[in-house]
Amino acid sequence: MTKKSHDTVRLSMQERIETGEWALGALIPGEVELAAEYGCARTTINRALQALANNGMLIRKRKGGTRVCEMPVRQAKFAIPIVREQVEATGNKYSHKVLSSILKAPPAPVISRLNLHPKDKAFYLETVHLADNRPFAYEERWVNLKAVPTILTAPLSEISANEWLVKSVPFSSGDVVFSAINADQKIANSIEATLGTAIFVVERTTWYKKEFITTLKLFYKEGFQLYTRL
Amino acid sequence: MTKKSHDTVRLSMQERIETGEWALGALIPGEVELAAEYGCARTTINRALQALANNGMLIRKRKGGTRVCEMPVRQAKFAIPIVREQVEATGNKYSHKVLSSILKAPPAPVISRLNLHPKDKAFYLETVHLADNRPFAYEERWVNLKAVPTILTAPLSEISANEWLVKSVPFSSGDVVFSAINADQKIANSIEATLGTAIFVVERTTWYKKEFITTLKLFYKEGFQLYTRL
DNA sequence: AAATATATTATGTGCATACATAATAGCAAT
DNA sequence: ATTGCTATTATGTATGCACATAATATATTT
Repeated sequence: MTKKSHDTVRLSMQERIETGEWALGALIPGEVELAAEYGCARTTINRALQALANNGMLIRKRKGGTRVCEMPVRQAKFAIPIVREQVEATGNKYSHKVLSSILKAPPAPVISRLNLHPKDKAFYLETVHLADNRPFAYEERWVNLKAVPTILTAPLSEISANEWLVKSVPFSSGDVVFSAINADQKIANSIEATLGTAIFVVERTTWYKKEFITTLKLFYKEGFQLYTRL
Repeated sequence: MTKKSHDTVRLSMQERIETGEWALGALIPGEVELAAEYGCARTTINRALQALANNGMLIRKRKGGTRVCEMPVRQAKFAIPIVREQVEATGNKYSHKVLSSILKAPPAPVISRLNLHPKDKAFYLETVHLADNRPFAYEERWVNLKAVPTILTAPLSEISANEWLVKSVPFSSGDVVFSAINADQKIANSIEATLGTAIFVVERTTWYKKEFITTLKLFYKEGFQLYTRL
């Protein structure tokens, strides 16, 4: 009992929420009261309550007190998919092959997504990711050279553009869109799928401090599943 | 300077990581040293560092000190999709229609997923979610009656099973799988799609304290996209 | 009654202090 | 060299205290 009291308190409170002792939307006792009940300092209670509030289980207001969140929004966290790890997680050997890499003017949607001027060129890469030498995913990527000019000299046949960028611009932010499309001829060829097969698609755009780095589409081989836990 | 110092400190440190002043994998100064540098108490530094560690940017070890995470895993958070909110977010009016609801013995995969005995029956629901009276998603759901017997008396034509369950078993946990399939005849009919169209699928299983509540598959109308931010 | 000022209250934050704990480094004994 | 003890060190946790801040309730004024 002499250890990790804030943890114990937090878990206890979480249970009180989950069991409904503290009902949805209900006002729970104040910090001082809880401190007395649990026999610890208000600081400790505060820490536990803030953690639960971060978690979305509680909503806290000055003076108004703390209440259980009315519309509980469970949020899932998942790691941004790095293809090599996805492959290795299945126990297969990862490799990749660069199909093409050229400098050219991107189409309009990419220009706007990377915030480029209409005449700017960008670096375009087509890559196939392989699991035990069989196609796993096909990637189309645009890189903003103004942000990462050094990628032109990167050894992209050894290290994938994805990983090279992660190491060069480590803590960028971005957005991700998941969707499903029917394979067109190009995709079908790249991952050895039948024309029209349902393909899981991930589009990702990343930037670093308002400067856009890269945007890409990943087309996964049929049967691919993305797993997450809440 | 008299306000939210832990916040300021945290943001400052985050910047030092992002700009590479504290490089990937590098050991950063100890708490006392940082406290001296920032001119605040060690407690405040500790709070900021712990927040960044929670975020996955730092890795902390007793004695070993704190270092920048070598393999930065950006993690996305997203709210577990509640169909009604997805529809309303697009500015459309939500409604739903229950196609069928019966008590019957589930197929083997569902039995194992819901941890049922082979002869147990479960509650099976087919629902279509509508946006402005046009199909938006088709849902197949199994509910474990041992866990939530009262669902049999719930007014499921007014409130969707999803929302009813969220309110009854508010803080359950679960897992989610995303994938893509080609529409079969049943799905195609339900959401007015063409046979073979690529369909975005979400499978979700939720439980509460080791007891399984429900498992469901959601088939979204073609063109659906799930958006997330890192 | 409506508008304004004031007191009250619950949470938010920062600090100094004390002790706990895990992991390492260094030393000693075999 | 290997093993095992011990000291050191950086982080982890808990507490008491003081003051800040936001939101509400109450009293006061017009």
